[in-house]
Amino acid sequence: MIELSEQEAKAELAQLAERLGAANRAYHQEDAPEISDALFDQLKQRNAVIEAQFPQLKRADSPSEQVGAAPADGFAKVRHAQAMLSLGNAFEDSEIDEFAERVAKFLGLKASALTFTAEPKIDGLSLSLRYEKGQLVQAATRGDGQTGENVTANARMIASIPQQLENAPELLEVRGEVYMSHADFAALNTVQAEAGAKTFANPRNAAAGSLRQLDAEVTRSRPLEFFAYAWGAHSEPLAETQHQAIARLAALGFVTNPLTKLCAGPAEMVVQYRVIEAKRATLPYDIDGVVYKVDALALQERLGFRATTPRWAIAHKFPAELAWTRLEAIDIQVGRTGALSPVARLSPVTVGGVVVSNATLHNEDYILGRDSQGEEIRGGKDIRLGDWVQVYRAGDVIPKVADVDLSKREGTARPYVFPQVCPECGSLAIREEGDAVRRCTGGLICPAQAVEKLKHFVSRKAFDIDGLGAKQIEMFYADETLSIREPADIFTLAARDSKQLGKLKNREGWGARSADKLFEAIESKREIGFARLLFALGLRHIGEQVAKLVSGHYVSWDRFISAMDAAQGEISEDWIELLNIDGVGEVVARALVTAFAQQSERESIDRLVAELQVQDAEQVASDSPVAGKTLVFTGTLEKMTRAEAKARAEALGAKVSGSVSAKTDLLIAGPGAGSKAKKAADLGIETIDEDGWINLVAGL
DNA sequence: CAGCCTCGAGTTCC
DNA sequence: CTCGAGGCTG
Repeated sequence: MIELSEQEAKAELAQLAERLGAANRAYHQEDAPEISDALFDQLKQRNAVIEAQFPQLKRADSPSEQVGAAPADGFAKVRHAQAMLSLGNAFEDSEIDEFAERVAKFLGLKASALTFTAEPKIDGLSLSLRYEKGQLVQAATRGDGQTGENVTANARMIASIPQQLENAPELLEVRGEVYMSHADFAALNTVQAEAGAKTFANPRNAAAGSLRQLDAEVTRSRPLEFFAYAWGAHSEPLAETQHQAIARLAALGFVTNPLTKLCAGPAEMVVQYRVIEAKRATLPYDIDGVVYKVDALALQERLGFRATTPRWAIAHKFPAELAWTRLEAIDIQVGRTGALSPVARLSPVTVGGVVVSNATLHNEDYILGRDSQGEEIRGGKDIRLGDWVQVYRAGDVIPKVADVDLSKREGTARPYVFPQVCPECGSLAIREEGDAVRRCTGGLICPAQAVEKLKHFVSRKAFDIDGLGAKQIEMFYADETLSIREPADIFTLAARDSKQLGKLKNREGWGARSADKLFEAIESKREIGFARLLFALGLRHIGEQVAKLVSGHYVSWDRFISAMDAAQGEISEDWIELLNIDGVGEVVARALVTAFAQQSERESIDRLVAELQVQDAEQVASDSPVAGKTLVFTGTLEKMTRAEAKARAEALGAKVSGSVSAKTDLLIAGPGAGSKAKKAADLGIETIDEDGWINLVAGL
């Protein structure tokens, strides 16, 4: 092989990334394949050779990273060392008082003892920057909070992101917001328009589009900026308070927001909210609210996190932008559980910088003003075709109909009649007692339900089959000769294809490589975890979490099935194991048992499982001495509140109960403990005091 | 039995 | 992202 200079290698890698990426997209997006399989492999091989020789030149969108990655989805995935969470929201001033109260109560402090920072909430996209020994080594987008996209090469193009830090900790993840100023956004759109390229709807989309460029050179040409406001993993404490930590980030060379202010309590926080709100129109960038954080980092640590949000911070959002428009039509969509959801078709209107023509109307009661008995419905708006309706984008994303202007109604408008039969299959659609949604009773007879269920089956958190997305599912469902009507059909697809004449590879938009790729992707998912399988089935009430809970309890699929078979009919002894799972109640248990007892559903599941190798679920990990244990706190706790002790214990995987029973593993008794301590002693349950507890969990 | 928290399900636009 | 409902706690 001819030796390459670094310069040449870099250029060739860029070229390879582009060619391979284009070829990849061509296969997946139904264009004709651009290059032969042999050439594709050759190019990939060449890429690998150069990367091996110049590892430092490996690109963010390296084709070698894209094995099995979603098509056109050029960035490698990165798991965050510390999750990037979202924030709880507040809209009213009163909710800020409640937030401060909640925090104080959790900590067992007086609200007056707390201070908070207030800072504008920048409307951009969050980014996590990892520095090792002061060098920027990785940049990742938020993604779903657990896993983001590796955009390191792109982040290096942003001037306000330092490539290296002086006097930095060994390890430091800096988090903040990438955004584009109004002026730069306008200028970029002018350039885009002149070049005949697409323009961006708003600065946030422009910033997101500019950062997520496979060719980092494009990012370089885009005027992106970065505000640092938080941190993830770090090898040493940054400071003692939030505001000092922000100052430290500034000292390290990051740009921090000048409107960040320390506040003594809710009253001052709301004042700062008004100050920032008043400045909003003159700020050079978009903001959508104000973020408050408990200032003392030690308290932040004690407060910890709920499922998806920290307890020590909240976002005070500005009121959503509203717009009035005409309701042209109401369409009914049928979901995978048969839910009939009304969708408003609107005369297009701009809301918050985006043109909206569809919006959710929530449910039947929301549209109607009176029920069949003529009784007024609480929360019902009596929305009719042709009405003027008010639209907003909830969380600045999902368009919703908020209100109706009755004064503008034409006299001829009749009340909307919500369909009583499924518009897709004609089956009766009924509302269960106390339920807000009307559901199609057609089950899998209903094509809409069947298709939606299949889409769920192949979705990312379920089987996650590359090249078999929503569009493909619809195509295969309608296909006469090579159809997918139920999950099992996916796994017999390749065998059926090889036996017939009109093979997939000969169809328009498909080639030998794309067909083989699909079959390979399917093949690679025959081995599947118990939890994923259970979730993928799309049974009502059985989401990701419940599937994990149930699979973690039964461990093996076979054992689970035996339990379901044993628990037929009405609730009995045979249900107890299921009902004893923490988080499974009657509704969830019934949903499981009936689904597996229902003959056609069961046969369909059995046909599927026959095609698979179901892996046992992992037993709940126990890397702390209290994981999986049941604890009881009693007596007075002097160094923390009950809520705090409980949250801490649960974060370590323990279950906290209110009363002592044979199931209790450990009692933590403070002064004044009475009957519970006695009962624990009688039962021979281990008992420790508050200091013992603190020692036990210290450093975990 | 009420109130809280979490989970499930549905939704739009790029 | 939000609403509604399920499950658990007090």
